Amino acid sequence: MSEKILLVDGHSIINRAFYGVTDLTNSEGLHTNAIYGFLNTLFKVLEEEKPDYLTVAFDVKAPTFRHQMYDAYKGTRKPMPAELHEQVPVLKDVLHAMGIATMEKAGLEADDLLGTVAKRSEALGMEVTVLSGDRDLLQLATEHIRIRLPKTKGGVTETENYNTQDVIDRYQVTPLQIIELKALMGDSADNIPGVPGIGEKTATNLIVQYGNIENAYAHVEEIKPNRAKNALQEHYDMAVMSKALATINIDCDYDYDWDMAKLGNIYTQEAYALIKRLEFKNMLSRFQVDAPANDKIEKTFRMIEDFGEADQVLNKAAAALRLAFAIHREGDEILSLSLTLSEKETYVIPVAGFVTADWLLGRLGEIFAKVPEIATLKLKEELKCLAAHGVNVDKEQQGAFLDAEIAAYLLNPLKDSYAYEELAREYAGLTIPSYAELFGKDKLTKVLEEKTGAFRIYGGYSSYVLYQSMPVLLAHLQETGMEDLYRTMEMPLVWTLFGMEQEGVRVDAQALKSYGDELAVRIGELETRIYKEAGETFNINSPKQLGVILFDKMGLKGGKKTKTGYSTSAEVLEKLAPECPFVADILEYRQLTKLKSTYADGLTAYIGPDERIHTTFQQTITATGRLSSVEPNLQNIPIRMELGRQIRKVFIPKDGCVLVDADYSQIELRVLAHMSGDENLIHAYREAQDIHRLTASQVFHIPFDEVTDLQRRNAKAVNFGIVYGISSFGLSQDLSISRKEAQEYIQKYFETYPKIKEFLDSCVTEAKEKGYARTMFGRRRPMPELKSSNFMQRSFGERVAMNAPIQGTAADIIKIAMIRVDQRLKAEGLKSRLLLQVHDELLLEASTEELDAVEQILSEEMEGAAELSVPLEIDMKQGENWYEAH
DNA sequence: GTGGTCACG
DNA sequence: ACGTACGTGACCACT
Repeated sequence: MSEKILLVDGHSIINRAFYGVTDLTNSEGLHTNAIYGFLNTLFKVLEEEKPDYLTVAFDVKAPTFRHQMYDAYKGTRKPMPAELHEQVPVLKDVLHAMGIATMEKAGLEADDLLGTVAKRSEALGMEVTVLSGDRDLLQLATEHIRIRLPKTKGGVTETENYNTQDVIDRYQVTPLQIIELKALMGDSADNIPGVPGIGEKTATNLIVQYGNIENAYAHVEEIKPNRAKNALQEHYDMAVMSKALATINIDCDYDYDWDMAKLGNIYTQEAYALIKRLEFKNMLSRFQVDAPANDKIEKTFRMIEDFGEADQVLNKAAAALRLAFAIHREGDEILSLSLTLSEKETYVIPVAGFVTADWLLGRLGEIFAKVPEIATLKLKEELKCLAAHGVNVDKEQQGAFLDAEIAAYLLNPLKDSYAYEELAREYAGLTIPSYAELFGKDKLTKVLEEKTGAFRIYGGYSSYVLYQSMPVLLAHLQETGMEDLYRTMEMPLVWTLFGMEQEGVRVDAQALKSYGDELAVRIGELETRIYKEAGETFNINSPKQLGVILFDKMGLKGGKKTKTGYSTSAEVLEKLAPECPFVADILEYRQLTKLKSTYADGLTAYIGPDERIHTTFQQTITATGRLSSVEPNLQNIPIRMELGRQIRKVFIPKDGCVLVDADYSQIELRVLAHMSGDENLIHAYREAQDIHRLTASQVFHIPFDEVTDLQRRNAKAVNFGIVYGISSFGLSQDLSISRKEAQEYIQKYFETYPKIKEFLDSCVTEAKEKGYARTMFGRRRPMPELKSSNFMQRSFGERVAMNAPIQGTAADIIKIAMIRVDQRLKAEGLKSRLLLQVHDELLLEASTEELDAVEQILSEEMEGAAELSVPLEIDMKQGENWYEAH
């Protein structure tokens, strides 16, 4: 049987994939959709064809001869979007990693290379397949050259396949006559102008009848539809030029080497690593893992099998200069502990017959006091686990701990996972098996019992990777100027947050229940009214069903807004409510069910036996450096509406205590005043109490006392807008004014505070130049968006570049305050404790007799957290519940 | 799992 | 002409 060669039109397939696959990005911010689509198509065709040779052809950037002809005629070609452009070199890397040959040559188009190699291969007696998205290539089809054109059909990629006869069946013309057809019809995708006024039908008729353009022109007088006749007469030169453009050069000057194209095993380790980095999880299954390098490492992992051995290892650990550990658990059950003491010493100690969890963790706790550097992942979680087994770490020892997750977060806060597989790849140069690859969906408990070997590898890596990557992480932090941020802000904060989470906040379950019951009554009434008014029962919570009732059945005009149908957002409904009590009922229903499900019922589920709710603060989530709060989220407890605000009455202090709440006054604007160095705004903050009124007075040139409420409100909105990275559209939406007016406000604002404009501009410039935005304390926020060719994405990037330094610096400041408040409370031997942080606000539980001391600490440490050119001020209150205290 | 909606700073 | 304010998390419906 003759040999098979597959030739791929790289340029056209990746283009097609780019526009056909929904936008994907990996956690590094690299766009990956085109690569994904390309590889999927390639894999599918490879499986069907099983070729002996494979080459992918690309265009080079330099303009080719054929396109120069066209460019001369009609300006330049439109460039590739940046999101696609950045994917091409990565795709080539992947192909090369798979041992797949690529070809490209300056001055030659991919088409020409494909045509040339296809014809030469055919001459050698091979069966040739050309994979392309471009119908222009149909001209190459013969008995032995098959053109495959992929098309998406209901989400599945199919291909249309063409040999000579298939072309004739489909187009009524021979493959070579496809050139004539294209030259007449034109092809905008391929930049072939064609003859204006001639489409597919006319072109086909002409070529079927006359065979080619020249012959048709020779008989131009007899051409039937006058339109076609005139078009051809008038634009004959265009047709000839188009023909030259459409003709693929099948005799290029190119040295093609079939040996280089010979296809071997494409599922290589290198390709695996790349695919993993691209995060094409479902493609990984094609690759057989197990790098030889990993074997060597894994052989050093030792599963401990008896008490004596365990004891010995723990003694040795106590003498280490640095170590890494990981506790493996499922729910509350401790399964094992792994320890890495040196590159060659990794031990997995299972909680089996010979040791108990308490003993094991107790011994671990003793080791902490002796080792100067201890690497962990998710330190706060490990501390909770240790604490649950009675192990607490002394204050003096806290400085020894390093958390690899937090280090990796500082280096790139945009990732959504800092799991040890990621750290291994990124910072230890290792590709290691993921949990799913080792165990599938099995529970860890089951694995420990049934697949000890696999568990040893999993467990071993969990500390080995930390041991190996921690020095690399620290080096990167130093290089990027963030080591100080890491060691003096983020790591100490771990301990403060740990304390806050352990403390929890007391909630009056009884009061929360009655609150929920009252809501339920009112919700029931509204439900009845709504069904009655609608004339039917339906799910009010379903935006889809509600949209049908409101806009179809009742004929209200709201207009479409979302992809899936009508928008029923509060914004839309509020416009209709004054006219229509029914809509007002819906809005009230929404509000009440939100309160009941998320807060009344939602929070109840988290009240522990200690009557308290223990949230988890996440330190590695936000792009800007803020914290987030989950399970439950205690950073979004209602306050703006009175009814919702009432919920705060259920947050109460324990007996003998009060709640103290302190929040920064306009911290972000103050940060902006400082960072921009705008004398006018700095002066304003040093003098004035009411910054919005003052802004209004200065921007609108009105005496301070004559500023109207409306003017103050507008000024306030502008101040907010500035912090968000202002746009006239955003401001106009917020104030319900025209864009033009909004633009005027902004302009006047910048005239009044010129340094602010300079500062914001410099934020964008710096971010563009360096690729990241930076806070006062050196925290970075990478900005891949700024490279986008898409206007919307780039504008977004510019706003983010302005916002991130401000929001991030404010986040840094309150983190410093938290650490200092926490440390002072403890240093001064007070019982009072920090409970919650809500971005610019701290909530404490203060022992009644310590109240004065606590308030003093809060003022000093919050206001003194950073030395700015404007004062940092706080508002502070105490109360019997959170409602009173805030 | 995704999108719509809405709670907060 | 493009179509947006910045940063989060929870709940619900629906695929």
